[in-house]
Amino acid sequence: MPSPSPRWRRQKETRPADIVRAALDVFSEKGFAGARMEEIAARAGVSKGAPYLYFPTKEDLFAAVVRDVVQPNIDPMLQMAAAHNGALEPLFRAITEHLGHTVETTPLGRVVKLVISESQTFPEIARIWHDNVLDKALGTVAALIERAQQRGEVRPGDPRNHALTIVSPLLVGVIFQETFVPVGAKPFDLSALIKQHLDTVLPGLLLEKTTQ
Amino acid sequence: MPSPSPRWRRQKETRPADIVRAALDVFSEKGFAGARMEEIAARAGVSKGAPYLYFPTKEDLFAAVVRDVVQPNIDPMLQMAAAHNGALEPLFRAITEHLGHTVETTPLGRVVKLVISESQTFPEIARIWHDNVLDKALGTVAALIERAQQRGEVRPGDPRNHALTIVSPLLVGVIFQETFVPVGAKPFDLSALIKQHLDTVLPGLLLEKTTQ
Amino acid sequence: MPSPSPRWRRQKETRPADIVRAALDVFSEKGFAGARMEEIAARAGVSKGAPYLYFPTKEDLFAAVVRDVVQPNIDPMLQMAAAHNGALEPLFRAITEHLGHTVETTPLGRVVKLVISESQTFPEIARIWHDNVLDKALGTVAALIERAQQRGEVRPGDPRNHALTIVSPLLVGVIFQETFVPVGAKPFDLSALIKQHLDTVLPGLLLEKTTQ
Amino acid sequence: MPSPSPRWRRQKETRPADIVRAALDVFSEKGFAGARMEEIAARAGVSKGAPYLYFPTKEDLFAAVVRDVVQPNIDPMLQMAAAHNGALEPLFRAITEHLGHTVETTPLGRVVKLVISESQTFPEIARIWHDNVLDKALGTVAALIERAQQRGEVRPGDPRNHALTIVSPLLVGVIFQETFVPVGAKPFDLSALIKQHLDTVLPGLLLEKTTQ
DNA sequence: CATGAATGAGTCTTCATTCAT
DNA sequence: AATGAATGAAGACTCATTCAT
Repeated sequence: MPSPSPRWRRQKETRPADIVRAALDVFSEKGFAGARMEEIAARAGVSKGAPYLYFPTKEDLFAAVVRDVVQPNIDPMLQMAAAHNGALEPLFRAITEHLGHTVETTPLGRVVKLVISESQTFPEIARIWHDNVLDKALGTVAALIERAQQRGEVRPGDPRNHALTIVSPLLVGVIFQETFVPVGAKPFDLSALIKQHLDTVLPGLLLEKTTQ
Repeated sequence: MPSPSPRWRRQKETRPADIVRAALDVFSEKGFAGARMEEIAARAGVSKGAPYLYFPTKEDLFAAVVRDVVQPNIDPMLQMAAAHNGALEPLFRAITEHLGHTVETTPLGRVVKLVISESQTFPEIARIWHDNVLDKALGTVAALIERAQQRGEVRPGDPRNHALTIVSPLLVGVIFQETFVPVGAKPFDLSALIKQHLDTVLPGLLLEKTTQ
Repeated sequence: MPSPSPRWRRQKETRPADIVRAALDVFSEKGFAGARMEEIAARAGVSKGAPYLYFPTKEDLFAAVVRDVVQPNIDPMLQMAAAHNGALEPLFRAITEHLGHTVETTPLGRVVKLVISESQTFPEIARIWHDNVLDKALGTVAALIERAQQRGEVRPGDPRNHALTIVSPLLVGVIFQETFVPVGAKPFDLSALIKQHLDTVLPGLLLEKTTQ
Repeated sequence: MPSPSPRWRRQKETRPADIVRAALDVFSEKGFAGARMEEIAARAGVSKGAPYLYFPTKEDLFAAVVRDVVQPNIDPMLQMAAAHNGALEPLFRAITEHLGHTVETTPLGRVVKLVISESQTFPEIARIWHDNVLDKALGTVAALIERAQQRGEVRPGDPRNHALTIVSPLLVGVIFQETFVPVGAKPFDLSALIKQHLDTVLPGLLLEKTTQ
């Protein structure tokens, strides 16, 4: 018999990722408790035991699903924002538009929904998301705002609250999308929502000459 | 096979409410799948079988939990809003403040979280919430905005998007509260958040003499 | 308040019988395990607890159902047969026809079916039926046959076997009726079956001049 | 939550048969409702969950028990009978003797009893038995008799009734065996019963030179 | 006496996880 | 390494029976 073909080797190497992808699908559709490991395995095209070669427990697999979506999608944005120095308006527009785009083209939205849904069952995951995503994001934006306030470019007021003022409609849109659109709700056009929201809100948030 | 030591008082009147209350607690803490009927019964101070005297299945009990919080908390607000005719600003402030207060003094927030969390598992409940709560609420606010737009009192733009601009921070605050505060997040002061948000946003949303 | 009306007193006095009747119906339809005490009570038009005023347990009620049909239907027949002295043929015809008639006009057939069905679960009832009904009946007929054999009126052979030769089609007809007719089987005409069977069998069983 | 001490050998081939065998035993002893899946599993030497690998529900397992005994035991006999062309007497003797032997050496008798016992609970099984076993068997024998009647070899009369005349004692014997012998009844010698019965009955049933 | 709310033991069934092959 | 048969803990739900009213 010949040695394993490259094709087969390739499959072997992508297995964990295949499993994570399948797991995201099933977790999204059924929730953590409703997802059956056997179905995840089947959707990934592997045997029932295979997931356990890479993930000790169902919880670990869930954690991997949640973790794997953060690094590539969230971290770059945070770094971009943290490094920002110029005017706020274009940054806010860039960030929210990028976020909206990411939500529409990656599983980020489904994972956000998953994290919210299963936070009771997995406080650890809620904590990780809070520490690595939300708190960081809120903190970054709040810090930007605070600096701008000191420069007199942003309205006074709690910077964290201001941060929510900016990003909340996007978050609500995402949650609405994932929660109610599947049962027949009329979807929001996220891009249009973001644009209209910022057009409405930024004039009241940014003071005078701030609008570059 | 009979039981050896039953001891109970007849309480047909209050039992169902007791059970629903206990169920809300346990569902909130553990999620639907993680909640054990026996624990719900125990917390309600009744026997394992008692909940089944009033609710045929765990799902029905869950539905009752979700339903029981809507009628008294949501419907009055919607009616108030629908009947409104005068200036928008005081109405928006009244509604959001009332909502914020309701969230802080009733289980509404936990139920919202529950509905979002379990929407995959119970599309029926998601649908009911959408039809009876969200769509109605969004529709009511959007209708108010539309009328005001025709009177030239509100900025042009999609009324549903404007509605999200107004209420999103409150929703996000609630979800944040229920999802991340239990794992250590710094809570938002909902009242302050709402006030600051409206102070920031309303000037850009409302035209003419309404502004400020 | 007046004293209980006669009508109400009458009801009270027939209650146990009402309950037994309802129990027979439900046991017949659902089997012992499938019969719910609450349904029996409901069909008898009494409260859920009422049957327990007359029958300590479900088993006791079942025993009462089975017992109550024997006395009036079986015993007289056995006594008649035991007291018989004349020619066998008319007796056999009389007994089987009477049995057939009883099966068609009383719950006897359903009880027979019930006893057979639940004999595993209630060996005690199987024993009672065996001792008080079957063994007595078989013994009585076998004794008649044996005496007739000694007079040279009946073919040689084991009298118990001869007894089965005579009554089996009736029993099989009853069981068939209760078991398979409800699922669509073509019913037997028990009277015709009995007559044809005896016409066929008796000439071979009874010797020469026996045929009165 | 995992199991701490599993210890098993792979036996996919024989497992289902083992389980069906154990199930037949337990169903026979306790009836359908009284049989516990765990006991069936234990008797088959497998874990509590193993039966569900092969049979989705207790009912399906019951159906398998009933089904598995028909094919090998009943169908060959029916085909033999249907193909028959010669004299009736040897065929009837062969069939009944073969049936008697089958009942004594296979679980057929217990299954017949089971089908009768549980027919209320499982009308579907009663129907299957009726359609595939009883109606076929009765039909086959009745058809044989009818043809013989046209040749003047069998007494006039409804052929189905005649069929009962022939096989009833065997059926009653089987039911008696399964129902009352366990509680102390004196068993019948089925072979002797059949022989004596046919010796008594056939002369009256068959005409012409067949008669003794 | 009669009622029916309440009890709780008992059982089917699911599914994450293990490990012989 | 990979497979999938096997395990067994866990939980929803039923219903005979009790007894406060």
